[in-house]
Amino acid sequence: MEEPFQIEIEKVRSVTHETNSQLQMKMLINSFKGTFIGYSFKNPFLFSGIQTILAPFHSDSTSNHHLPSSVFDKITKLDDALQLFDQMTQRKPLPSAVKFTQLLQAVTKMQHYSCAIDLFKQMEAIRAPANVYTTTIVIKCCCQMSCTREGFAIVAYGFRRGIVPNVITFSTLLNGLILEDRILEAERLFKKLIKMKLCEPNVVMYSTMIKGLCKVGINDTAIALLRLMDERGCKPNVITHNTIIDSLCKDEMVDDALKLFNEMVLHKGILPTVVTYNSLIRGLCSSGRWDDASKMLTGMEDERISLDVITYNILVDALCKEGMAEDAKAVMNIMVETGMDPNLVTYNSLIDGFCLRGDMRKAKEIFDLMKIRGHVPDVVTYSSLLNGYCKKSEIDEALHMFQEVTEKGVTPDVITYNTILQGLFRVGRCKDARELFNEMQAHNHILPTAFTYRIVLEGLCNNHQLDEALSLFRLMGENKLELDIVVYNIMIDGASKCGKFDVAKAVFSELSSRGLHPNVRTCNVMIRCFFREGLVREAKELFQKMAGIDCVPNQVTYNVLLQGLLKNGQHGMIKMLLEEMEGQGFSVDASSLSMLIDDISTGSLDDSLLKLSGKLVPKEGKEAPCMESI
DNA sequence: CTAGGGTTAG
Repeated sequence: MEEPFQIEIEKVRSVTHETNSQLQMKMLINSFKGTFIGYSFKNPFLFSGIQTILAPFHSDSTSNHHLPSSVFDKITKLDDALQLFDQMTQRKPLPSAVKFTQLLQAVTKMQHYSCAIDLFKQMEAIRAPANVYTTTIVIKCCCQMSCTREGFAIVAYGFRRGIVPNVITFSTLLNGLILEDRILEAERLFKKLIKMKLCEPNVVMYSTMIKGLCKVGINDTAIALLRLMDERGCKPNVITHNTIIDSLCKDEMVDDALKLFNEMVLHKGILPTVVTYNSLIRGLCSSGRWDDASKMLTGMEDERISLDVITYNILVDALCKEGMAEDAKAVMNIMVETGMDPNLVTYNSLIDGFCLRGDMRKAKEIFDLMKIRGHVPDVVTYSSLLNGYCKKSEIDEALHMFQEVTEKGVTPDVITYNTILQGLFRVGRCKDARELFNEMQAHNHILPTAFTYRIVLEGLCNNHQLDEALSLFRLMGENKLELDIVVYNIMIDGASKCGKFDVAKAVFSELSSRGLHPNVRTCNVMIRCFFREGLVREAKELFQKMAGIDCVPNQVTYNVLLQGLLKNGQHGMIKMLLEEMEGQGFSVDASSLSMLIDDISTGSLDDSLLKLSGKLVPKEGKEAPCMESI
């Protein structure tokens, strides 16, 4: 893929810095005709009913005397804000644009975006004063609601009142496009603003554009823009660096992140913040570099930067993911001792950590603790617990939790349903699962995802309800639902498990007519099918064909082959196979190993294979994927 | 006097 943006950066380098405000205004208007087609003056979505308002807005300061800034700071409830707004609109003369702006800002801070937009509309209706600060807040509200389009409409509308957008307004819009993943349009806007000198980008605007580039994973271009802004005399600050450092960490390029970190601190003398450290610590932990993460914590101490809730949550989560939920709990206790309140995220991570370990008693303990400490569990909390109970087949506990979800007024989402469906099928309660599957759609209006269908199909097959599975499978096809290779793999495997080899073969041969290509899993499944039927020759043939059809055999393939050969009494080939696995660096999974040992102890296999088998047992901690994960 | 950008979870 070519990178047009990089080439454009070169062009941008040659643009001069001066701006001419009169020219700027003209070009701005021209630019709106060209750039923002669809945000036209005639048809702005939000303001379709509003007539031209060009009356000058005189603000009389006497009207502001009863509205000191502190009044707006004190607003904590939406109702208070609305009440104050009503009072303000009834004053004669009306309070200044500043006062209205302060009110809108208070409403926005409470995240009542649509309400702020509504208040602005009311302001327009009574011709209340507004300026670029006011419109910028309202534009931000539009952007936060993923309606950047309407944000542009407000810019266009503002023109009619002589409100000229500035670099802050444009940064807000740029951020809106990025929030909506419209990176190409964001790039276009950014370049246009520079080329047409509509505004001189400042550090916030550059940082916003850099965030956008990072978001789509083009970190090199983001770094190029970092260098460019520096060249153009706009000094990147700690936020600019944090944005890139965080992105590099998330893309598993922690060393590059550390390089940039050093450059920032040592070269540019920019002090890191707790956010910088949080990104790096998270990156280091998730790549298993605990020592380096610990060094970062020491670094924080040296810099006298104290850990915040997010730092602790990162540590708690990382420990949980490593299976060290007990240590994670210790970290939470340290939080409490140092006077920091663990939040919902802390408890959720910890509960999930214990659930992953299958320690439901501890998970429940934390669950109770969070409730005692006044935290309200959310859908994430319940999903972890449900998942934990389901994995242990403690379905009654799971159902009890599920009941609590609805009782507590928490809306179960599709993941919640997927989890409980999987649990019900696991214990063979197909009827309940089917009822729930219907209920989620009819009652809660939650559409099943591809994942849901996979769970249901697999569940039905595992419970020997192949006909039910097949009819759902056909129904999916008729309804143009995505029938991907994964679904086919499930059906082939399921049919074979139900003893219907002919059905499995038929579904397999359907693949090509659907334009689907078998993948490694398909081959693994088919090899297993052949072995189940005692078709050793066919199994071996498919194995040999795999690499040629772009399906390179993996560890699972070898384990399937191993078990298939053992079950079919083909002991002669085992030694060679094990040696090949050793050469490829593959491990034997638990069930393969136990079969090997059984056959060695009964004398079907030679003693010498015991040593070789032992070498193929995975090291402590990481288990080889077992057969179920085909 | 009033507006914009960066970090955590199934």
